[in-house]
Amino acid sequence: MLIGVLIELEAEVLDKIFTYSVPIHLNDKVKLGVRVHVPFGYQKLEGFVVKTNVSNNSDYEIKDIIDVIDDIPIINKELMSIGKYISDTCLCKLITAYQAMLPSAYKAKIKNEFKIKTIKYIKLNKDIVEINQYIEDNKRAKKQIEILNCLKNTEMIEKTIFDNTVVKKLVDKGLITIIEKEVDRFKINNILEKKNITLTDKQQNVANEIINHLDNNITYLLHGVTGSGKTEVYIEIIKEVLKNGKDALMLVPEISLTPQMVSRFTNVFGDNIAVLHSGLSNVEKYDEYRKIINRKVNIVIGARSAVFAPLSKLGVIIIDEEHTSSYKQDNYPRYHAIDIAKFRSKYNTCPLILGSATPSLESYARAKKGVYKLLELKTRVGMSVLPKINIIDMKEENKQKYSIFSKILIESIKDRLNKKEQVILLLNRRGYSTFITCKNCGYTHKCPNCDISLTYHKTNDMMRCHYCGYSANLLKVCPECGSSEIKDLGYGTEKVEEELNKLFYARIVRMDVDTTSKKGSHEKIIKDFKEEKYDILLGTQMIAKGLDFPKVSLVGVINADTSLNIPDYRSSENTYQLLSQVAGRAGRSDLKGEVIIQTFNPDHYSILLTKTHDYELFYNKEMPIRKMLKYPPYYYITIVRILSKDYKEGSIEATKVKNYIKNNISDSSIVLGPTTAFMFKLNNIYRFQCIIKYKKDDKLLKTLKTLVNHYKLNKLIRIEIDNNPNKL
DNA sequence: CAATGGAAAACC
DNA sequence: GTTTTCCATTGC
Repeated sequence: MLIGVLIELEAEVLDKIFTYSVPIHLNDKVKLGVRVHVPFGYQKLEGFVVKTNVSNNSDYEIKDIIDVIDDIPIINKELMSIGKYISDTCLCKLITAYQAMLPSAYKAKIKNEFKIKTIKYIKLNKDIVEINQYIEDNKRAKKQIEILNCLKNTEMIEKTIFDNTVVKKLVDKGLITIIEKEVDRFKINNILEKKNITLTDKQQNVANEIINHLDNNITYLLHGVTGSGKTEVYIEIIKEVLKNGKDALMLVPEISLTPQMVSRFTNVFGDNIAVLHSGLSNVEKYDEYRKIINRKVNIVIGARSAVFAPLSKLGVIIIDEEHTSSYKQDNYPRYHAIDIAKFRSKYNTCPLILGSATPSLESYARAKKGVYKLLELKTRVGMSVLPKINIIDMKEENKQKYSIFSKILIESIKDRLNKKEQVILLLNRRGYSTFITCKNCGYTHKCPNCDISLTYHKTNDMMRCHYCGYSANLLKVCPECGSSEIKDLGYGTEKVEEELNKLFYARIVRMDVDTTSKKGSHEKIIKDFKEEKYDILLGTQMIAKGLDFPKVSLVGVINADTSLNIPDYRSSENTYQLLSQVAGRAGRSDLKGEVIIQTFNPDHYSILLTKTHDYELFYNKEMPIRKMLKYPPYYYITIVRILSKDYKEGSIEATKVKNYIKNNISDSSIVLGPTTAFMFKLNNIYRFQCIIKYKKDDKLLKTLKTLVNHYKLNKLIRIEIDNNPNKL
């Protein structure tokens, strides 16, 4: 038999299917989607079988495959078509798409060292009579008798707790046998008490609406205010899906993939769950993924890449906090999990549920147009009400005396500390100070690779680049003018933590990328805060979503302007979403919640409108602006980036690219640029970009394909396509 | 006219 | 990705 194999190498010229023959003894093992070893030139490579029974119409010599790696296909039929879809829409190589869909253990690569972890147990091999006889006959063998007596009472015992030589002797005599059992490396630790949940009428109505149409590929937008109990609705629907003998896929944003959500699920579904997210090590992911392939579980909870989980009878897909930008992959291939979910929803004819308190404008607009079905939960569950929001004008506040904290925030924190209630503080900026500048000449210390100002981190007394990781010593003298009057401006979580410690006698924990890089540290902080080992949780946006701490009655936003000042059409939306989300952490139980937002733009609608907790008001305010400026949801956006190490070359080619696109797309589409990208120089590569705005353009994809093909072999220029970018 | 080296092509 | 092939340049 001849088969088509997709080879693991990344080179552009290898983006095609190679034909191999299968020796007779491997015939039974070769299936679509398994990995095989093949000779390629002078090397041995791994590849995926993507075609079987290929006909021979070539003039080259066809080689035999060396062997077959997997028993069960790694890429099933559905994943195969998803891969094609990604490669077509994101304009990447097919092999790149497949590799991006799989966990490290199942990628095709030369070094694969993933093994199943087992524990060895011993158990009796003879009946009790014979064992007793042996004990009678060998009274002097005390150690052996001890083991046998232990085993008389139980089924099996872990082998390692006994002396190996004694065990071996018993095995040799045929009295006991060794059994190997597979174990999971990843253990869900349940941090929640088991509670029986009953849905409110409103929740039940929403759930029923979906449950009644489980064999349709409808996309729902579940718009529910924070604390309205969306998770319970999800659980109710999944219960029903499982009853029908189908599987459920649940996506959560990376940051809120806290033990909390998983715990809530395990309380209902036990260990019928596989968990996939970046917090797991590669071997842990391997174990979890194998549970899915081997059909040991029916539910998968995970972050973005879990959207590819090969559940065989998909019955529902849920994407929680659907507006979260992390659902879009920010490196190649730049797929969006929602697009993949839609594809799978169609493929499996099952519903897709997008849930959020603050939907993306795109999703909400689609819901309004009837493309999605809109479902709403407008009130919180139980006794809790939405928190009161105070907006503090820091311009006024700073007229008297400069301080990071407003008077009212300080007083409120003191008040909660006295009442033994908890406080969450948000500052969307890590590090100590934002940048360092020379008072004399205005020089700022920037990253030599990325042209972005370095952030001072006091913990290790270094200046760090948040994009490439470059670090440098803190400047003592200005390299431009020699002045030693160097000032640090702006503040990040580190500095705020320091200030908090000066102001309050409280137990404070900081949560940002710097304190959560170690495995499990993220979970530990959340667990400890929940158990009230701390009074104040200070963090970046990773604390804003999904967390549920009943004792938190005050949420403070230290500087609401950080996300507003980013030059992007979505900055208002992002600000509104972030503020609403973090505000939603307050007063989730019977404690009344209060939110204090400090800002220099107290009149900006994205801040002002959070007060009402009415998303619709924000939507109505923002939409006309988007319409006027021809931004999504009125227009789609695709960015074409032109990357080059050489500034001049990049700039010349960028203009050529722009003209080519302009001449080859529909007249109603708009091409802007070329301009320099948001981060103009990143890792020593200059970045130019053209922005394409379009409503519907049949020529666009083909034009972009030709463009990408044209530069494929160009070593100086790289082209990057980003559909519906997160950032402009 | 061989030796060298770097880019381009082939790899099933 | 690695290896081979190709071709222009250089040295004698």
